[in-house]
Amino acid sequence: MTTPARRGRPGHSLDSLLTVAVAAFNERGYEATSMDELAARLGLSKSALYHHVSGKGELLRIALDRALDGLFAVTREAGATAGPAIGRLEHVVRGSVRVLATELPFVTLLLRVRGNSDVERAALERRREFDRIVSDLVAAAVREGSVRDDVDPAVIGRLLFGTVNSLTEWYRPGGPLTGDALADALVRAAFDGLRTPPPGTAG
Amino acid sequence: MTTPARRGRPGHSLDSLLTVAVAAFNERGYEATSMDELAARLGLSKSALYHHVSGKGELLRIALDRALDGLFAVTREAGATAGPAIGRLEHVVRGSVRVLATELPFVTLLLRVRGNSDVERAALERRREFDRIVSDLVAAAVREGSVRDDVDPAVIGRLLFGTVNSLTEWYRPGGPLTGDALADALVRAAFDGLRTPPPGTAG
DNA sequence: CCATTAACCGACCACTTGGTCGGTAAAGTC
DNA sequence: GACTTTACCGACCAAGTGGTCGGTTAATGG
Repeated sequence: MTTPARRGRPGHSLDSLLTVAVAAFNERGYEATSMDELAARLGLSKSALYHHVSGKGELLRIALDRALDGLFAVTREAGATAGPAIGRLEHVVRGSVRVLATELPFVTLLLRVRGNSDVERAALERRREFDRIVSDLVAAAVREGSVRDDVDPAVIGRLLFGTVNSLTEWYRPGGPLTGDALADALVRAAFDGLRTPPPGTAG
Repeated sequence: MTTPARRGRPGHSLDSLLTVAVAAFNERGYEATSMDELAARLGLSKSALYHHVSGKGELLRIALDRALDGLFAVTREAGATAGPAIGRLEHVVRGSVRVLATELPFVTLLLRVRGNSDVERAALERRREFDRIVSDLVAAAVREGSVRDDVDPAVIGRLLFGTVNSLTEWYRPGGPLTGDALADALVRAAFDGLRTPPPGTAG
């Protein structure tokens, strides 16, 4: 599984470009990050950067697709398509936290997109599709009687994934909190509430 | 209570400038919004804009302070300083939702700040101070036994206010959901969980 | 050694950016 | 009607923007 001996002069891979670019986008904001600065961070000239990539927009597009592909993959896993709706919902929540923790910079970037360009609007459209899947899952869980019906299901879905998405604001892998522990804490707090559970309640 | 007859030629008030500027910042992003575009939206020349305001940064500073002042005011209200910690926490959550609904554009802008300038860094510092107050409140509620102790209090606080802050992503006043109803739904979901409550549980 | 492939660079370009400056237009005060 | 105060404008500027172009350098394959 060593590098398969590419032709030509060796240099940066698309992946190493992406890592640096997405980090810069998240630190300074996409619009506020210039191609000159990206080049400087990579230790190469701006024109060399354009050899790898057609423009700033393409960097953004690839990064956003990476986050979105990860999230949609979760919705196609077995745990998300079979069994009671509440279980499928929990699976999607845990899976989303896992993707968020694994691909943190990419998901962070995705959640900051505002629709300023075609690339951003396409990403927003895919996000809305994901939200629709979640919303349907919550509605099914309400119908099956496992999720409270005194709050609008659409609102429940938004609060739940608002909580998940807000993790990008503070969670940093490598600290004491692993992705799994984070998912546990979130699922417990969101599904069972942050009040002290009454005695005799199973975990 | 009519306008108190100002001297000189009448024109835009600072408040009308702010409203338009913050709306533009939220739509396109602060960095991506040019002074030329602000001037166009206001029906003014760019140089006239500079008559009212010392620069783009000042517009941002005033807007961010407005959001922060509202949030800190909540933490000084009676309900946030007296009584059991769980009640004070709920008061701060409800108050934050109220401020968020009332000053939505300003709070939205605040939550997107990344620290790219002195103005932004100062706002971030005040936000951290607010987070500290919340974190202390959660810790007190855990000590008093009213909030679950099987999840790190700091994490609880972040999840809780992550949920509150995520409201800026979708809540729009003027729709069917009032600010109070929103606060009710959020408090219920966050404190008691989104699972169907067991029978015989008081609301 | 030589062709091919890929990575890279410096100089350049049209355009936009935040911000300045000297002057004008409209209101209130006396 | 003179004076002051405030609002406003067009023209301008240095610096930075995303992107282009023609050429060079370093690796592999034969």
